[in-house]
Amino acid sequence: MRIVTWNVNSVRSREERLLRWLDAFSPEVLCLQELKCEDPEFPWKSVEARGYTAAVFGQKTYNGVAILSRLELADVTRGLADGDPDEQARLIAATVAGIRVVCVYVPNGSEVGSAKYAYKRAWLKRLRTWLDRHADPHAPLVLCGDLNIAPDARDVGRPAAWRDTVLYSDEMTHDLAEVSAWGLNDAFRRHRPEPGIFSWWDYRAGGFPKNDGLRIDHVLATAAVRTVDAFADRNERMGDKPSDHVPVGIVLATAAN
DNA sequence: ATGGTTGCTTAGCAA
Repeated sequence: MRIVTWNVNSVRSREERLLRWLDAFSPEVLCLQELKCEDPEFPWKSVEARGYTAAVFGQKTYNGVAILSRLELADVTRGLADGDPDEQARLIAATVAGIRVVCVYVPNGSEVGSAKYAYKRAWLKRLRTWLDRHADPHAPLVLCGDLNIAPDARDVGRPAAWRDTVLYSDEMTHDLAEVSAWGLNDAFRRHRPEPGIFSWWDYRAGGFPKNDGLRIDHVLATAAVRTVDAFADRNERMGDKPSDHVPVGIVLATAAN
């Protein structure tokens, strides 16, 4: 069984590539971020035609997350639901084959010191609180998505150039560690310890041709989740109209279907 | 190189 995360950067402009990717890989679970549309505009029919059920938390213009699965989705919850009036659609959770799957789109943060950066840091704290309140670290849980943080130098093609940005800094590594301390391991790193595996390359300034990439999309899991492999599909960054992110996933010891 | 590109929405914002 495979659980994959992919920031598609608009599910409508990426529909063709999304469907092609589903046809080629057909993972049991695919978590999407940056849908950039409301629920009615989600490509329900074409996804369902490929045997997937979708749980969608859409939003106009920005954000929007979804969980697609070939297996049954149960107990779907949307948002941090912590009483904060903030309504950004950045978290959706569902239970698949006994595993709680949490799909998140962590705020980018814009610039260090900006209001958006403060929002990012606060959102990560709220995520930890959500885990404390709504999930069990001793049960099988996978938290994946665009975390917008590269935890260490192995995750950055040009560490000196990215050091102390909103994506790569001691502060961000610390904030992510505070979330993980709830009971999450970097399931991807367990199988792929080598440096230079990236999940995102900026559209600007030839990021991909220069391989100026970062690993900011992650699959984290509790100890109860048994994994046997992990991958990042770098090929998905090539060709016509790619997202700036590629799919990143884990393979579970649990058999599929 | 404080640039560069893409998407949503239509000139400016977010990434």
